[in-house]
Amino acid sequence: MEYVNKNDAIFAQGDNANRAFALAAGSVRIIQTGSDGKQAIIRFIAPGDLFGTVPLFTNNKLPADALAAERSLILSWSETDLFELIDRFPSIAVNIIRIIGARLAETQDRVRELATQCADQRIAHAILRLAAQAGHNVNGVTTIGIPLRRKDLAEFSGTTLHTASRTLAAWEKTGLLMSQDQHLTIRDISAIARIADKGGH
Amino acid sequence: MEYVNKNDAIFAQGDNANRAFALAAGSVRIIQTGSDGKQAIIRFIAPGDLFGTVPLFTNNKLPADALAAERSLILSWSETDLFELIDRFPSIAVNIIRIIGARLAETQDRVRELATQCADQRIAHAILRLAAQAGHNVNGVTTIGIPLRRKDLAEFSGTTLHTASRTLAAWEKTGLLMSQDQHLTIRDISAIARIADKGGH
DNA sequence: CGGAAAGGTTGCGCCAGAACAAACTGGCCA
DNA sequence: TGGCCAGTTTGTTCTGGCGCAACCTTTCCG
Repeated sequence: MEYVNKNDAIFAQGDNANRAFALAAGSVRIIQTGSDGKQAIIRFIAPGDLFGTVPLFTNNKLPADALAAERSLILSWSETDLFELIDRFPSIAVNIIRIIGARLAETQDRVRELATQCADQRIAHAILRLAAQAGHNVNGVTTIGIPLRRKDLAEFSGTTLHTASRTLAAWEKTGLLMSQDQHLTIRDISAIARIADKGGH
Repeated sequence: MEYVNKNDAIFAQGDNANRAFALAAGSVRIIQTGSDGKQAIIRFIAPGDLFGTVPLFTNNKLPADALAAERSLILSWSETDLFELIDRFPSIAVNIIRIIGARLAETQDRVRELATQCADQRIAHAILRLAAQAGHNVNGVTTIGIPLRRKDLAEFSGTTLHTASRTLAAWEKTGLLMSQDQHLTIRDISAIARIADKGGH
C-alpha cells in the first residue's frame, strides 16, 4: 500500500519482476519503448486493475514502464506470496488465465484494428475501450475517469499527437464529445461506435 | 486425432469453444475478420502449438477462423477433459498462464510495432517471428516451415499484398532471402534484423 | 490438352496522415 | 508579475504506401 505522485514510475521497462501490482485509486499508463525509442501505450490502468503480473509467470522481465498518470494508490504483493496463494487456492490460477486471456483477446483485436483501419477509426476504438474500462455514466453522458492528454490518445491508438488533436477537435465541434482538463466526456457514444465500425468518411 | 486438408476450416470465428486444439503436423492460419470484413492474421500455428484454448477460459466464443494452410494433423481435447486434468494437476494451470502470458507479451510487441514502425520494418519483424517459431536451420540458412503466400505475410504484418510483394522482391534481389513454392528461405537473418530494428531507409 | 482459377508482379496516381513549424494557453513557481 | 514549461492547436509541406489496373505465372482439373 503506497502512494505515488503524478509522473512517478511504479516500475521501469527491463526491471526484474518480483511483485504483482494492483491499482486502488488514481490511474496509470503502461508504456512500451522500442529499440528505436518510439513509444506506444500498451494499456491504461484504472482502479481495480492488476498490472505487472504476467512476467512473474514468464521471463521475469517487465516489458514496459508503468507511470502514474495522477497521484495514485498502489497495492502490491511479493512473488512468493502470490505463488503460495495459488498453491493454497488453485482456482486463483484459473482466474488469472481468465483475466490474461481476456487481455490477450483484446490485444489481438487491437492488432487487427491497427492493421486494417484508418486513424479516426482507431481513435474511436480507443475511446470506446477507455469508456468501457473507466467510464462513469451520469444521465446518458459518459466521462472517462483517466486523465488523457492528446499525446496519450495518440500513442494508444497508433497515430500522432497532431492527428489526434485534429480529430478530437472535429468531434468536439460536432458535439460528439467534450474534453476539459484532460478528461473526455462522451455525449454521443453510438456515433463514436459508428465511426469505429464503418469508417469516418 | 484427425487429418484436415488444405484450406479446411478447423473452427470458425464466432463458433462456440468447447475443445482445445494442438497441431501435430502441417500448419494453420488463425485469421480474424472485422465487422468491416477486413482480415488480419492473428498468428500462424506450427507443429506443437496449442490453439483455440483461450476462449475455454473466457467467453467461450472463438475470436477467429482457423484454416489449414496445408494438409495437417490436429489433436484435440474436450473442455471437460481439460478442466478435469487441471483439477488433477493444478500446475498445468500455471503452465497455461506461462504460455498465454508469453503470447500476450508478443502480441503487445506487435501492437507497438504496428503503431510506430513503417511497412518494411513490420514485414521484417514478421519474418523474424516466423523464423523463430518455425524456422529450420540448415548450415546457416533458415527455412520457414510454414507455407506463406505474399498475402499471408501482408495480413500478418499489417500491410497490403502489393507492398509485401515489392518488399520481398527487393530483398530477394539483394540476396537477403529467397522464396519458392510459398516457402521462405532466409540467407542473411542479421540483415533482416537490422531492417526490423533501425528502419529500411 | 486447354481453359479457368489462384497467386504474384509491377506501373502509376493519389491521398491520408506524418513531419515540420509556429503560435497560443494555462498553470506553476521563483 | 513575469518567465517557463507542458500541453494543445493549427497551417503547410511532403511522402509512404495504398488503391487500382493490367498482366504474368503456375497449378489445378475436367
